[in-house]
Amino acid sequence: MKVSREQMAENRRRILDVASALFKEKGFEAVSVAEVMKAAGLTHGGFYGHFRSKDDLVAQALGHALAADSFEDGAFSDFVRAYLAPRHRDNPGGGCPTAGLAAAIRHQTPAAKAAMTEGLRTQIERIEQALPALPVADKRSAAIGSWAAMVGAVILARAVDDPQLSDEVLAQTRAWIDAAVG
Amino acid sequence: MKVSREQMAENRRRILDVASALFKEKGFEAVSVAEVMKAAGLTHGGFYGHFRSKDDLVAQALGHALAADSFEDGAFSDFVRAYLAPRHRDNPGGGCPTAGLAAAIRHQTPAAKAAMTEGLRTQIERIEQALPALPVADKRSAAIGSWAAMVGAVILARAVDDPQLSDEVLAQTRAWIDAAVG
DNA sequence: TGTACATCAGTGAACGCGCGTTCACTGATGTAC
DNA sequence: TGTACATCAGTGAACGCGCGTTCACTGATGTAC
Repeated sequence: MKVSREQMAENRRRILDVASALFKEKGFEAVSVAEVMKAAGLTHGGFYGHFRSKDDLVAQALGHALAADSFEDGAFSDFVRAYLAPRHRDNPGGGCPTAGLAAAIRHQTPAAKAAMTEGLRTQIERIEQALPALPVADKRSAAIGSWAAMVGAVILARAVDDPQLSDEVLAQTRAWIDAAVG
Repeated sequence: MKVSREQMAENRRRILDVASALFKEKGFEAVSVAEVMKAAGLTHGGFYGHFRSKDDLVAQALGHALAADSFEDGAFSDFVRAYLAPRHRDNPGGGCPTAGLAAAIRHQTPAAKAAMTEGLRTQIERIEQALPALPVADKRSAAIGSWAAMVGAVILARAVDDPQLSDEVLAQTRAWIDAAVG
């Protein structure tokens, strides 16, 4: 049955929310359209009233997740601590979309790649601004290098079945970034 | 028809070789058993004479790729240069299995995770040994931190559709590592 | 060394299943009067 | 403001397809004598 315009807009928002979390949690291919719609409290047939295809959902959910992934303006070292924490590693669905999905973007549509590109650009700028006073040239290098290390560390920490090694990857990467950025 | 024992062993090796490259190139889920067997010059029915399941192939191909991924003993800075080169970014199938597959391991079997864990441990040790004289405590941190940055940078560089930004991610991560490791 | 035959690696048709997608239908919405 | 009706968001059965896996069969291998 038809629903109100506001209800429809809210449904769409909820689809994007649950899709983002499910994609981050299980990967793009392991999540079915029916699963997303069920998690949003709807049936699968209505999906195509909101999106042109699953690929369309993937691209929009990625943009949605990257836009929502705000980096609250605090000290850079606090951000690094929270990002490289076991709590973040153990909660991919609620965590950083870059750590959860960047590697899978390679196999997605151009629209998804464009969303990721935009998200990366924004994130690098945010880190540059959050960095303590550094020479301008070093700032860009520090922002990109430390972001690559954070993303890589969380991906590696999640790929490993030994909790001790996993914890060490997070802790040592944090030590390495702290030493470099001061 | 039956083939000789050596032929069978060679077939198995070829399956693992082509599977590793295809998985790194396209991802575990996007490569079918039939595609692997065809690339190895065989038909799909024979697959189950070599492996118990596709998951079994995934785990064994990952171990095969990580074992083959030797880090020829040279200067660490040469390794970083080659790893963070556009040539490596643009050739996932022939490149580092960690950069290509680490993020996907999260969704694989325990056997695959075990192979990745072993591969990561080995790689960290290799880098520790290749690092210029550093205090022992700093060595481990530098090995883990720089490896996380290298893996993260290649993943990000491959996820982005702007060649200029992609090149910059590689170059600035290299500059950042060189500055830290000296 | 030569022969007969059991073994078994590889073949290719067939299976069952889950997926993305379509579509005829339902009934609440929201507009025209 | 109240009523009649066209619109259209959501439903759920059905589709076609590709996949992982199975299996009866083939014919070269390699062993027993």
